[in-house]
Amino acid sequence: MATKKQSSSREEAVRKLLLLFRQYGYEGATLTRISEATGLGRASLYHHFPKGKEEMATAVLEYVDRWMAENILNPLKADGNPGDRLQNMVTKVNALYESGGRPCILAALSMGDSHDLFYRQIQTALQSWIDAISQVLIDDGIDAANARLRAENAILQIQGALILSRGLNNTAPFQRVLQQLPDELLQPVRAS
Amino acid sequence: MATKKQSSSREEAVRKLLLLFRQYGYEGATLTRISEATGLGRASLYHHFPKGKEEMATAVLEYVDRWMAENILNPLKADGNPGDRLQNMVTKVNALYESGGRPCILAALSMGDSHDLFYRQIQTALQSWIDAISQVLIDDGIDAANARLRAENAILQIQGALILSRGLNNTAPFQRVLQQLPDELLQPVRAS
DNA sequence: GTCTATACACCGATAGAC
DNA sequence: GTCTATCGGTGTATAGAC
Repeated sequence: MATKKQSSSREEAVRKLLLLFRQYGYEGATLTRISEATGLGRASLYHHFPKGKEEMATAVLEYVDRWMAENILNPLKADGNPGDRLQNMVTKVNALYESGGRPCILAALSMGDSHDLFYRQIQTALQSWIDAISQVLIDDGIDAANARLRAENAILQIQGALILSRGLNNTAPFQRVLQQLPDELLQPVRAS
Repeated sequence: MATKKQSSSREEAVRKLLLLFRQYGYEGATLTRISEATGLGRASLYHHFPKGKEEMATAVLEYVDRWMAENILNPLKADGNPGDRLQNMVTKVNALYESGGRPCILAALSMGDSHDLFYRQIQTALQSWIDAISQVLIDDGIDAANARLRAENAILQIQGALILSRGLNNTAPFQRVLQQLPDELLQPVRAS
């Protein structure tokens, strides 16, 4: 094989880095916290991520990208009726955000200075997600323009529900949004 | 009068602090940046805000609280038909977030360690806003339970639209959400 | 691959002159 | 009320032994 198996401690570290970055943001996830959370000393961290914190965050975004593709985007593109595909997405989204109790990494890294560093990856991830949902709606017979608007609404409601649930210290809004999402996305286009 | 007129430089500083905190978050708004943005030296900042950064952020939240009450909450509670009142809110919200180009201070301070510091004020502000919208809908004949759910949806869509617009680097989603908001809030309750 | 030690910049905050 | 100077602490990152 061209690439040998990566040491598992890096994958493991990336998963813990994801938790830190989305909870504390880029600047708030200090090396001290990272070291404590991963159990790796500073030297070990720089061994796995020679370019330092920026490389850690990049690795997290790549990991999330793979996770999203495997668990959300590909299932969304798979066969099956649109309702089931959307319901599957809802289940995965619920797991990703731990029922509304954890922030979104994309939103977290959109803040402050990290916005400039990761803005491209964030934009691409959001766009891919919108496109995937949009295609499901098109498959259900909704015209492309409306499909895209509804897909944007879905992402936007998920993100907003995370903010509101965090602000109110109550995950009910997030749960409710997820529960309503499939029906709302697939409801007949009303005449204007 | 019991209280003399506050020096205007503090008010002025608070307005600039609002911009900094919502752009960079609490930890990202460093004293160096604050000093540059306000034109005040460190000593002057600590003269106006003896308890330092935390007091600066508290002052910002109090300022936002007053601004919200005057520009959004009170008009929402005023006389007039519900549609007009909501339309007025939309206009003010559009100004507050500069057409979708600026983050929400409540969302910004909900991240990282500042969440613990300001969580109460954030929760109260969100709750007041939800209650005010909810009351407008009740005045329009919508039952209390549905009114509250719709009010939460409104806030959540605004917050999510800000996130999405920032992530996509395109304020169209925010504009669209605001434009649709009054009609969506006031539409007849559909039979289940 | 992990350790200890450390370099250097910046953080929030304070002291004292004016 | 603003200035300069500085404190102790912590930030990211690196060097070199093992």
